[in-house]
Amino acid sequence: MAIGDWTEKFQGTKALPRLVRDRLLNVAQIRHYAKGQQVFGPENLPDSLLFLFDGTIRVSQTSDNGRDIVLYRVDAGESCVLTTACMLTEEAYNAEGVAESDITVIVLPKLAFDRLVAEEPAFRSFVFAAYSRRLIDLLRVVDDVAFGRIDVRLADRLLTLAGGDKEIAATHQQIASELGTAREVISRVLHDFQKRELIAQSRGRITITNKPALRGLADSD
Amino acid sequence: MAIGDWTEKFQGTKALPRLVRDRLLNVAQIRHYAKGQQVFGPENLPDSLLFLFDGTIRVSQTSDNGRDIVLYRVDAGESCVLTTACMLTEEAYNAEGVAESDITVIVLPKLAFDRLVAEEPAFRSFVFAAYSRRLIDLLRVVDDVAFGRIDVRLADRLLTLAGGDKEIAATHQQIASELGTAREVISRVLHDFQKRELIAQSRGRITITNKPALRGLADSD
DNA sequence: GCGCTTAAGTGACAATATCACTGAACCGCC
DNA sequence: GGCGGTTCAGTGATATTGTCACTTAAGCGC
Repeated sequence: MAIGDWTEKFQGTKALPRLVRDRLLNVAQIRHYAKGQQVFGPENLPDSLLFLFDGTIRVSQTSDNGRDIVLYRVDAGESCVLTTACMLTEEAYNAEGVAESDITVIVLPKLAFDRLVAEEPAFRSFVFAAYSRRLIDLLRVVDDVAFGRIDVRLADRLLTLAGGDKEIAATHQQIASELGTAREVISRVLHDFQKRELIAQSRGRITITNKPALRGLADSD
Repeated sequence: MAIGDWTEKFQGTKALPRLVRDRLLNVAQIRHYAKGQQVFGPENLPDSLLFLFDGTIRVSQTSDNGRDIVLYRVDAGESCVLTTACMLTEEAYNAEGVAESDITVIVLPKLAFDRLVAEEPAFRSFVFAAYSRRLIDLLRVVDDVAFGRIDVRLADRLLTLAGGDKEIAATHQQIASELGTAREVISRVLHDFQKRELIAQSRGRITITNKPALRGLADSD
């Protein structure tokens, strides 16, 4: 993908102005990851900062007994501030980022990052906004996990995963890992959804048959 | 409290150098809150940045049905970055900060904040470290709530609340609000702890009688 | 000592998690 | 096509946690 295309990617409300983008390009490298590859993790601490150019990264946390929960996703045009946090604190944590599709990232060495932050107000704002966004994302996760009902959370997640479509290609285990619960729980709730004719199921595939009702359930709490 | 004392407060690994502190003092105001007062919240969005000089702030989140959970505490010498996040994003969230003791805060207007961040590398590092620290704190909360057992979390929290002491002055409801659960749950688990002779209870007061065993339980997961 | 208020205890039940399985669908191979 | 292995999904039993509707007890002011 051509470097000139970056312009489009970082457009929008939280975008970087052209000048800053151009400076970024001068000092940054491009790196590719294949779908499923780990971008960072407890055993794989980054020494640079990542900006996602193309694709999405799924950031999740794994518990001691092997269960997962998705914290948030990094989309094209966003930065992955957890890598920054990782560099600044010595504390251990067990979050990891996995490429959810083939991705292209801009790798910015720490020194270059420091200089850009110091010299470019727009870049600084971008970074602060990214941090803030993730903090808010995590507040939402805490709220969901601590206080949310699993059927509501599942309905919400199904709609998100489906996007504009009606079909979702995912196993029960994968969805359980999204929500930080066990497969059996997801199986039972999906079975219930099926009985209520909100969805249809086949192996590894879920079809939303009554999107308005599902949305009503997702918004009901 | 004299301004000269700030020097001590902001010492330590994450401290601000004297020069930066002095600049901070030139543009900042001092404000006091009494114990129990709300420092910020959904209805009380700050237009400035807060640095805590003295006391502690408890930052918690409230669910739609009234249950609370403590996200983290801001101690003297730290900054409250959630207020920053609040200013930078329009998204609504339901976190609030309450003075846990009488507190003294340094209030830094946004413009002054921007200038300090731009001009003082040490201040910039301080702010980034604060953000990172909170992100890590929230990861821990997510992990606890999603995967932790309530007895383990309670044991851990009792030890934290006790500090070096053996006595805790707190109602079951207050502890439940720390952990994001219901009072009845805390009552039952504490009753169990009592039967196992880890603690003794009276109204509004818990005494740790077997700290090593309690710590063993807290670390057991 | 008498009410009032708040803290804590309790039983019944609902929701979610865990464990140990069974059955069903897909895949590659002969 | 049929067979065997692998992954995915279903299910019952049981444990943990959350919810509801109370009761009981402790402190406090008068």
